Amino acid sequence: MPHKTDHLAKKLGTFMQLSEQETECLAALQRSAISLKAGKELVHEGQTGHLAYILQSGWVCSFKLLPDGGRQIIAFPLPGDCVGLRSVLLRTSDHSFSALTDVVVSSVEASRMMEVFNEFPRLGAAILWAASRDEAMVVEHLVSIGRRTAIERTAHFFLELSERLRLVGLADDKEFACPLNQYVLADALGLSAIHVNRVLRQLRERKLLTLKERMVTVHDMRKLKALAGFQEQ
Amino acid sequence: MPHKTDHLAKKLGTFMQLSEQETECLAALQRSAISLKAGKELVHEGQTGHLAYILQSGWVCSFKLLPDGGRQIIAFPLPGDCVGLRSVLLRTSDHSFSALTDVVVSSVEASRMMEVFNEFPRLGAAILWAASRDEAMVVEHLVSIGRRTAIERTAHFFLELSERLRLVGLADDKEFACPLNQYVLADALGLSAIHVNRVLRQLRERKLLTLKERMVTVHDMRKLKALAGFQEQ
DNA sequence: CGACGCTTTGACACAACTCAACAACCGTGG
DNA sequence: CCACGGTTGTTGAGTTGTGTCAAAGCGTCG
Repeated sequence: MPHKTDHLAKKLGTFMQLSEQETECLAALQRSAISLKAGKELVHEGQTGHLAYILQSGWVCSFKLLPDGGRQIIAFPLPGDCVGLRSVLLRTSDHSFSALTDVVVSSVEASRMMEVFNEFPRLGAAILWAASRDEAMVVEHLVSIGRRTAIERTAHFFLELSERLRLVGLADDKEFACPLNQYVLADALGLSAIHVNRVLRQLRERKLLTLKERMVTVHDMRKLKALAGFQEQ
Repeated sequence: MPHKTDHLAKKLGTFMQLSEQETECLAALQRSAISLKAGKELVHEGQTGHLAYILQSGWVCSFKLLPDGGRQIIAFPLPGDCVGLRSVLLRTSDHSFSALTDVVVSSVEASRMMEVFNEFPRLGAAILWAASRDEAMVVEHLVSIGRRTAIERTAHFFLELSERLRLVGLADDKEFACPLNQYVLADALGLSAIHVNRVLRQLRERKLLTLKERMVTVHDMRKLKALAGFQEQ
């Protein structure tokens, strides 16, 4: 699909110059296009994972369920991100994925992925780099939940989301579309949905940030970053 | 060092059969042996990371500091685990490491690591697998802090630690040595040190687990797993 | 129109934090 | 030898942040 942006190639390209063969290999990996309706699940926890997915468009979240029915959202992959890559390597999936909007993904078989590692070692390193980058985000998330208050954590979350979206051209300086409702935010931030509501009200009343009609608007970036203890990298 | 266990080779060996050359390559990576005193730091956050380390013996923790002085411990790497591998790939270190006891590590240069990926693509995949396994632990940690109560979280932490230590032969069914004090536990579990003390008291009074004189003793594994919602993999 | 998904608000309960003090243990140096 | 400070663990009292329960408002869509 030469007429479409290859988000994955763009991302890996920031790590190293890609050769023509490598670019073609990535394109080939993403030939398939599977559409999923909002609410559909991609992988079930515990299920053996033969497939990884590359997100092309839409919003998904990865999460784990607890025995008591609680849910913790781990991450919100964006277009160009790999989903379920770890399942392929560990040979057993350890979390589930849920489509939050209608999405398009490409699926990649585990065996094909291993072939790529053998055939294009540099691509393997680049994919490892991307995986490391994702893990760094999970770590930041862990720090947020472990050591930041609800409002700091929420502010930090939106700041990080804003930066990631800007990198793929889905956000401008002041605002971006964000289809996450308060229940989803709660499961991501380790809070109750009701408390998320209270925190959002505080952010609104302090004139820092507003979430309204699936749209996030940042009113005062400087103060918001100060509140969140947000570090640019 | 043929007279010493190669923890790293043992670990990667559970992922795939290693050839003689691959085993030798791993051994060569670990020829250097650097001793560090308890309390020393391995990598500073923000510092450019040219070196990764492979832990040979002792206890370390990886952590991030917050602007307000708070600390969140991310993980406790055990012998055979790589430390700072992500710094090498991201080319900028994103957390720090601290030696909790006297430790021995081997250092590996970033460039050497990349050579290995090119020369032994299968080793690259195995290292990616190990990194994925570590990330799965971080994810489990995230779930704990986000969605488990203090006592569930603490119980879960010790159960996971126990399993990991048993894999490398450093724990038996009932007990294991654990040099972590209550301040360190607090920073790992996202609690205050004082609350850790209260939680440990509860675990003791319920006759589930005791931490005394740097030794963890499990009194009732079944009940402890039930409390923690602990899933074997 | 009613049903449903999502948001908002209030009252109350409880988990976890903070502050303050003390106890036990260690190695060190007078 | 004992006094000493430093580190770690223990406990109580009071505060605060966040969760729970209950109810109502508001769009949208069938």
